[in-house]
Amino acid sequence: MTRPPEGLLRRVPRQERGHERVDRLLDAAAEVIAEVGVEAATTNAIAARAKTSVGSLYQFFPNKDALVRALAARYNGELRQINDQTMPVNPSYTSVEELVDRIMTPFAQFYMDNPAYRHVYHALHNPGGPSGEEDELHRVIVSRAELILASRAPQEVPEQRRMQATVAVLTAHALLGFAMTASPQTRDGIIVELKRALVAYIKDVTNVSPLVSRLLSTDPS
Amino acid sequence: MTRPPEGLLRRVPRQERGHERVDRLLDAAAEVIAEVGVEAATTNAIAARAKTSVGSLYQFFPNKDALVRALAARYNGELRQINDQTMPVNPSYTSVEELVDRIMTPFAQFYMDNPAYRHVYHALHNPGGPSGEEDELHRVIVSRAELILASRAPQEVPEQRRMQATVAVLTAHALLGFAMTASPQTRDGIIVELKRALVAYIKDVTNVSPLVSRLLSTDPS
Amino acid sequence: MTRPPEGLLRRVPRQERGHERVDRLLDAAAEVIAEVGVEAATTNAIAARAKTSVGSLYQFFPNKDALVRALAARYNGELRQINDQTMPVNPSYTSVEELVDRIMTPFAQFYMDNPAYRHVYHALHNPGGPSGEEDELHRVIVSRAELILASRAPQEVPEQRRMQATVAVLTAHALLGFAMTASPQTRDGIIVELKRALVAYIKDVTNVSPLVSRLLSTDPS
Amino acid sequence: MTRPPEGLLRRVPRQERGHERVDRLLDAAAEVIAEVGVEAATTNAIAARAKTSVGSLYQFFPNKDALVRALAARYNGELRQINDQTMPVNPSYTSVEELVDRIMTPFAQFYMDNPAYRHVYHALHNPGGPSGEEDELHRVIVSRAELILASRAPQEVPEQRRMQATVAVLTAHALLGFAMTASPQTRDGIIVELKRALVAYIKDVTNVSPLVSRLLSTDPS
DNA sequence: TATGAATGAGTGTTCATTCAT
DNA sequence: TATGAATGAACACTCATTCAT
Repeated sequence: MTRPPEGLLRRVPRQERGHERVDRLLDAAAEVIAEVGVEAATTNAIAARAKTSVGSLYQFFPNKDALVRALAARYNGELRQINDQTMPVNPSYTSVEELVDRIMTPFAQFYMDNPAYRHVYHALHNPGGPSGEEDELHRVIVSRAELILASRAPQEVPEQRRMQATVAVLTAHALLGFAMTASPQTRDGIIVELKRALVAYIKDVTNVSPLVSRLLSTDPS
Repeated sequence: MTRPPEGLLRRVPRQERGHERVDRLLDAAAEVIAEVGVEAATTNAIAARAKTSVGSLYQFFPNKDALVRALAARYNGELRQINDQTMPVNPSYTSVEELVDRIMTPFAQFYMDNPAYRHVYHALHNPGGPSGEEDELHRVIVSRAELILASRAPQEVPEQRRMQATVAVLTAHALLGFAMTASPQTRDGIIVELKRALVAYIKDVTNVSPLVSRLLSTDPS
Repeated sequence: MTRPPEGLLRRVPRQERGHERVDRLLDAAAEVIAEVGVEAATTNAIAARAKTSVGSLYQFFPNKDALVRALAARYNGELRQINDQTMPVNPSYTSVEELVDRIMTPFAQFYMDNPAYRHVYHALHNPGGPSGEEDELHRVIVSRAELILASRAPQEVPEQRRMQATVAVLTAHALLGFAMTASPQTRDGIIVELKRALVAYIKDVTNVSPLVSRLLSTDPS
Repeated sequence: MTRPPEGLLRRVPRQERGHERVDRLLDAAAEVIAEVGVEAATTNAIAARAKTSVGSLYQFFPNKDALVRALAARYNGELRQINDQTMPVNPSYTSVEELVDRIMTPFAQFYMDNPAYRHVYHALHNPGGPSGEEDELHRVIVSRAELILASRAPQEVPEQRRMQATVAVLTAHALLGFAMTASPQTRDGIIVELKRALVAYIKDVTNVSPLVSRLLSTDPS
C-alpha cells in the first residue's frame, strides 16, 4: 500500500509499528469519511475507529487537514499505480473499446473499493477545504489521457487535447462516483454505459478511420 | 423566480413582504454558499448577507438543512423551466448536434449564473448532508433525457435507457460544474467538448448508423 | 467603572445590557483569575462565574487573550484615575512623607480591592502571555513618578530619573502585590514599611540635604 | 552545583550517571523556562533539551510540579551559598553602602545568570502553581536580612524587623527581575538605583541619624 | 412579527503522564 | 533502566438554534 509522503506527517514513523499505526489511521479515516463525509468525520471518531487515541493521531498528523491530504496522497499513489499498470500496452494497436475497457475496469474497481475517495477528492477541490495543492491527484490521470489521445490523433491542438482529456477524466470520475452509491445492478449498468460514452467520445475526437468517417459523415454526396 | 415548495417552509409567507424576505434569504444563501461552500456557510452569515437577522431566517426555515433544501428546490424550479422551454421542438426531427446544443446552452448558462448550485447539489447527495429526498433535483432532467432517447431509440430497454440518461446528465453536471471554476477560455472549450461528448454518446446509444444518421439529420425532407 | 477600549471587543455593546454583560464578564474574570491565576482561568469557568455561557463571552471578546487585555485595560483606567485624583496638590510644597502617603494609600487600596491585578500584570509582562502592548499599564504611573522627582530634583539627568521612577514604582508594585496575599496585620505593616522605603529613597534621590532633612523631619519642636 | 533535596525526587539517584541526568534535566528545564515561562515549558520540551526522554524525566520527578520545585530548590541552594559567602564580614563595622554593595553584587550576578529564576519564583508563589511550601526559597534571605538589621538596630520589635527585611528582599527581587529583562545599560542603572534605595531604607530603618551616617560612611578614619 | 443576544453541545488540538518494549 | 509511543482529560473556540424583548 502506498505510503503518505513524509511532508504531510508530523513525525516520520521509524518503526514498522508506526507505519502500521499511520495506515490504521488512514484506513479508519477512509471508513469514517465514507460514512459521514470529510467535514463530519471528527478526529476523535477517526482515532476511535483506528482503535487509538486522538493523541496518537496528532502524533502523526499535525492536524485534520494533513490527515485528509495524506489520505488523498495515498489514493493518489494507488491511482498512479493503476495508471502505470494499464499503461504498457501500445494504445495505438488496440481498439478503442479494448483500450477503454482495460483502463476503466481497474479504475472502477478502485472507486468501488474506496468509497471515501469521492469525498476526499471533493474536499480537496473546494473552498474551505484543505489547501489544495494535492491536485496532482488528477493531473497524472489527465496527462495520461492526453497521451492516449495524442497517440491516436497527433494532429490536434494540445490545448484542445487537454480539454478533451479533462472531459474524459471528469466524466469517468463523476460516473464512477455515482455508481459507487447505487445498487450493484445499477452500478454495473452505469459502468457499461460509461465505457460506451468514453469510447464514443474518444472515437469522435480521434477521428476514427478518417476515411470511413469522412465517407460516412462528411461526404454527403 | 421559482418559489420554494411550502413543505420546506416553517411558515407559509402570507404577505408579499414574507416572500421577499424568503427570496432575499435564498439569494443570500446562494451568495455565501458560492463563496465558502455549504458547510462553512453559517446561518448568521446568510442572515447578515440578506440584511436580516438569524431570528428571521429561523422564522421561515426550521433549520439550516431546510434552507439548503429550499435553495435546491428553487434551483430545481429554474432547471425545470429551462427544461420546459427547450422542450417544445420535436426532438425527432432535429439533428443530435442541434438538439444537444439547444439543450445544453441554457443549462450551461444556468451553471455559470448559479455558482452555488454545485455545492448545493453535492451537499444534497452526500452522507451527513441534508436528508436527501430532494433528489427530484435531477429526476426531472433525467426523465427528460429519457424521453429524448426514447423518441430516438424506442426499441431500447427502459432500465438501460434510464442509465443512459443518467450518464448523459451526470456528465453534463460534472463538466459544467468544472467549467464554472475555470478561466473563461477554458470554460468555453470545455463546454464545446462536453457537447461533442454528449452528441457522440447519444448517437451511439440511439444506434444511429452513420448512414441513417446522415439521412435523419441532414435531410429533413 | 472604566470601560474596556473598544479595540479589544469583538462587538461594541450598544445597549446598557451589553455593557452590564461585559462588566459582569470582566468581574468574573477578575474573580476566577484571582483564585487560580490567568492560565488556569478557563473561559468556561469565567463564563459560568458571570452566570453566562461561553458563547456570550466570545460574543464580546474574540479570544481569551483579548479578555485578559480588556481586564488589564480596565485596571489601567482605574489606576489612571487614582493617579489623576492624587495629582492636583503641588508636590513641591508637600513633605515627602505626606506626598508618598497621599499617593500610596489609594494605590494600596486598589491592590487590596483587585487581587487579580497582580496576575494580569504578570501575564502581560511575560513570554507566552498576551501580546504585551498594554504596557501603558505602568507607563502612566512611571511618568507621574518622574514628574514628581523632576519637580524636586530638576537638576538630575532624565535617564537616571526614569530609572529612579521605575525603581520606586516596581518596588511599590512588588510590595503591594505581596501585601495582598498576607494576613491583614502583616499587610498593614508592609504598607507602612513600603512607604518608609519610598520616602527614604525619594529623599535620597532628590538630594534633601541631611541637615535640612533632620530639621524637617526629626525636629518637630 | 547544589543538589535537589531528595524529597522532591521520585528515586534517589544512586549512580553518578543519575545525578548527571538530574542535573541535565534541571539545566534543560531552566533553559526552556527562561525562554517560554513555566506553564508553557512542556515536559517533552524539557526532556528533549536535556537530550533524554520524557520517560527518564518521570523516572526522577513524579510530575512537572516536582521538577519545578526541584529547580527552585537548586536555586535556593545557590542563593544560600551566595548568602553564606557574603556573610563573614561583621556587618556592624561596615558602612551600609559597602554592606549593600557586597551583598547585592553577587545576587545581581545570580539573577543575570539564571533567567529562569524569576519564573520559577513566581510560579511557586501563585495559585495554581506548585504547592507552595518551597517558600524557604526566600526565608533564608529574609532571615539573613533580619540578622543584619538586628545587628544595627537591636532595639526594634522583631515583627517589624521581619517586615523590613521582607521589604528589602522583595524590592531587590523585583528590581533584579526587571533588570534582567532590560538592556545592559538600563540594567546597570537599575542596579545602581536599587542599591541606593536599599541603602536609604536600611539607614532609615536602623535609625542612622543622617549626621552619624555621614560620619560613619564618608569619614572612615 | 422582527431582532440579535444568549446558549451550550461539540470540534480540533495540546500536553502531563503512563507503560510496553 | 531508558525510551518515546500511547493515552485521554481538558481547553479554547464555533455555530446552529432558541427566546426574551
